[in-house]
Amino acid sequence: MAEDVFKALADPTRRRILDELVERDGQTLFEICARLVTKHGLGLSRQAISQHLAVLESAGLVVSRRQGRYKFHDLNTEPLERIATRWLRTDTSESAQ
Amino acid sequence: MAEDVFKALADPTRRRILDELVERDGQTLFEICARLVTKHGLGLSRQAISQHLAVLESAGLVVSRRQGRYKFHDLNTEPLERIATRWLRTDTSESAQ
DNA sequence: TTGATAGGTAAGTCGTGACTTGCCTATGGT
DNA sequence: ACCATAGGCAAGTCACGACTTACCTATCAA
Repeated sequence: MAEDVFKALADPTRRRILDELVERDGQTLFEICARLVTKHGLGLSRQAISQHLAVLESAGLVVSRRQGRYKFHDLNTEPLERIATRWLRTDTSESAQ
Repeated sequence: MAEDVFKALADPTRRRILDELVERDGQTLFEICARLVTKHGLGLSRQAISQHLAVLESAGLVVSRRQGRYKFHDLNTEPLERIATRWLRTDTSESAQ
């Protein structure tokens, strides 16, 4: 659902996760955890990140593929390309005022 | 602050308000209240809308100008033009900002 | 000045979302 | 087989955000 994208983007930790996936696609849960700790100083539990990934996935911003005991997460920017243009009046005027 | 834009967009009522301002700029608080009731069936108190407008304004999505006892609200799409392109890899695709 | 209109301030309720702790399942290496 | 790794499930805590009720301020018209 497109409306879930806004809710998914509302949390700063989830935005960091998207930042991580932009930088390197196909990371596992543990990789994302490690990167958030080392690069952003975020001391979150594995389950917290897992729940964030579930939110991102249900919003369509992340797609996951399972391989053995690994689950790789890939970014899907498709929903993003629609949300911000919702209020941009590209036909009539140039976003002025 | 740019990070507040995401939080401002997280609430569906605030998105409706932005929809209203896209359709007709420069509405007062009471006009927005009336429109949300009649067009969207949203039965919210005036204060609720007022608080939503305050959030939108602090996020830079709405600017207000006072004229006598009226306060007109205008949409400002400038913050929107940046947020969604954050995760769009502009090097591979064009995705104009 | 009085009263109606437009808006602001403040406190309080209530649900939801973020996070944790604890335990369980599954895959792979040795 | 074992055990460590990768991940899932569920309940519980806690804070914040959305909304309400109640009251106060300001502007304009008669």
